[in-house]
Amino acid sequence: MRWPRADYAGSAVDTARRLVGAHLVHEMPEGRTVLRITETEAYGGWYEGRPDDGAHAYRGRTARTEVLFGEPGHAYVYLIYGMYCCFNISCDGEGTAGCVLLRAGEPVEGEELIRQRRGKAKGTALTCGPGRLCLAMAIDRSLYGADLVTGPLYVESGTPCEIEISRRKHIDYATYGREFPWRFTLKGSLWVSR
DNA sequence: CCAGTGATACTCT
DNA sequence: GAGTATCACTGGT
Repeated sequence: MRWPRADYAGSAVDTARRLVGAHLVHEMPEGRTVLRITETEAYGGWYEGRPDDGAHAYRGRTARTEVLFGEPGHAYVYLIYGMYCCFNISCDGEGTAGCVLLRAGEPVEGEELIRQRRGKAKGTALTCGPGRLCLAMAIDRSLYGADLVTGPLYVESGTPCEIEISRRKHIDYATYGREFPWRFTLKGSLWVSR
């Protein structure tokens, strides 16, 4: 079942936890691809009285982060290092800039199409890593702001699973945020980023 | 290990 | 408006 708006209305941490084990679906003319989400990170808000200075919205509303301040359940896609995209889902209430970064997944459907999109990629490099996940699922900046409740890109409920908690990756620049235990992975899965 | 790549958000004028 | 440091990454040595 496709997630309704209400499923994105909770905090970033809560939504990030619940997204692990759920399915990410993209329906396109060339075919349907589905990943089981294995790794997420929460961004925005506070942890133990400290603000998340690792979040893009930390310094307030800008053209890029605009979608994060709106209705939950929309795609926040941005270009990183001039070449790759990162895909986030906005959550929490309007005016609160919470989001969840999808970092990895395991192919469930459309693996042939995914392999076609990923060229020479071997093993878990097929879909693990935020940039790779976007390449595998054909997610680019044209999907910025897309509504996951009504559009061709959306989340479906998966099967219940156990979750492991760790620190977020590659945000050493954040004074407070680097410490937050806001990365969630599917317990025992090999389909996670490095 | 490290180069590639360009939008973004700053800082000055 | 112009200049520039930085980046929630990846693929090939």
